[in-house]
Amino acid sequence: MIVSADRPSVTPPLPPLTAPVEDYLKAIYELESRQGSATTSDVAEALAVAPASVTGMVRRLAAQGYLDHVPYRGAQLTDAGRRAALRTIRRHRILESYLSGILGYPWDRVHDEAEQLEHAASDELIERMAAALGFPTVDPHGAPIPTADGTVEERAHRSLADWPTGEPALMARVSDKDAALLRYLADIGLQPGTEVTVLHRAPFDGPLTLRIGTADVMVGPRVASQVLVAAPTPLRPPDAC
Amino acid sequence: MIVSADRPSVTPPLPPLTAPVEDYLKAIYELESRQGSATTSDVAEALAVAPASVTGMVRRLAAQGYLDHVPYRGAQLTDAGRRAALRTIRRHRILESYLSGILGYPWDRVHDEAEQLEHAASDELIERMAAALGFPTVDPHGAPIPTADGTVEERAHRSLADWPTGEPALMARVSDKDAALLRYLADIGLQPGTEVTVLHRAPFDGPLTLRIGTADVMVGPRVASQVLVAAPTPLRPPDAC
DNA sequence: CGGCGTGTTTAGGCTCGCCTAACTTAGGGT
DNA sequence: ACCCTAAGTTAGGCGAGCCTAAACACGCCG
Repeated sequence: MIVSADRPSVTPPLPPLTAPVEDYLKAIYELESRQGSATTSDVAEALAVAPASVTGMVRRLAAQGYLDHVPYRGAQLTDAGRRAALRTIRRHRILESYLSGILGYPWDRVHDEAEQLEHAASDELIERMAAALGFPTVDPHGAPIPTADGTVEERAHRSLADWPTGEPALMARVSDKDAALLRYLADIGLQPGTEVTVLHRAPFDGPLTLRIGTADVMVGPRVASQVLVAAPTPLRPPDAC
Repeated sequence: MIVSADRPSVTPPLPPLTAPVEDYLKAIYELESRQGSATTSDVAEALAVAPASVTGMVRRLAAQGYLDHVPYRGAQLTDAGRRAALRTIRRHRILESYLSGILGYPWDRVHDEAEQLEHAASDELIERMAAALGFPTVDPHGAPIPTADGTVEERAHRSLADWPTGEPALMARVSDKDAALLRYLADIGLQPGTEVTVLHRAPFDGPLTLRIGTADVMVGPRVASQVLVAAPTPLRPPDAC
């Protein structure tokens, strides 16, 4: 009798995402926004997984509507995929902010912890943490925190390596993934919000001399290229009020 | 040549426990300490899993030295198993305390959240939370928090259902698993540390009249049997100092 | 002492994520 | 225009955890 009372094509209850799936979507999102597209091997490298595994997962995610996949031609997140990715990124960054701001974690150790917790924490927990922090808009590394409804304001920062000599800048952002670099930056007193000036640039891609506060320090070009900066006190454009 | 350079019998690197394994050990520990032993079907029910699955997992855990298993006769935790279980229980109870004490969770919702987080949180996170709480010894439901080196002080409390009429008692503990009961207890103002007196006990297993603070409330015998109490102000025995 | 029911275990199978090895495809170089 | 390589995909397999169905052991009761 009852033949097709409810067929599965109208999005069945939609199971909660597993941790690996969240990781794939997050990685693909980040690769897409960093380099426009995400290749199978990029994703494989980012997740420390064999390329064949990525192919398999991408097929699944495409079947579930999280991305569009043309074999041999790459994949692109759909709206649903992007929303899912941003949700995970929001959780990650709020967790990082909480660990650093409330629990006193050093900023080089928040990433790994958040990576685990982002898959386990409930929405309620995340929102309580956000509230305890006063709803921050950037995480401890300067990365913007997506809103709960899935939007991010990505600012286009310039690398300290390109910033003109002599002009003061505000340290704005650095990747959260390289713990050793973060320890080094903490050591020389460079964190988001710190004012920094390039005093001198040695030729042939040599070290830069920076003024941070009252101290002068020399850093290699690899470090400088990782540090993103902005113009100081970007005074609010006088529009509202 | 190199024949048995390192054989696997001397505890190989010992992989970190998976979430299901932690759940099994915790459940077995709790059943053992509540009723002396844990049967296959008890565990199956506690974990909402088929009995056959328990048999399989128990075999694995026995092979890894976490418990001794005599087929058809039941299983018993080894020292290693007990230590692992207590580690998970410690994490669970610290998480519950933190969620309730610092993040303002109502006590009926901390259990589920802690259940997820206990498998994801690092030791460092747990210890930072414990420190933020001032190293509590009991969780919000009155359950003792095992120490990091794997010992618990289980106090033998009496049920409020058995407590003599007219003698004041201190509410000491209640299970964290029944959210509806917890909401009800919060509602009538009964939480660990609250003073409570049984004013009257209706015959034939009828409701009890309690005095809590200045209010009198009637509770069913099922509720009373779940609430564990202790003698008030158990003044420290005058030994040290 | 034998049968029987409850509870446990075995047998066989499934999904999810991952792997390696073998293949196909796209697209640049000659 | 063709070939060759690098990248991507398919094929086949594995372990962890779970399931159902069928076989089996224990111990109680007649």
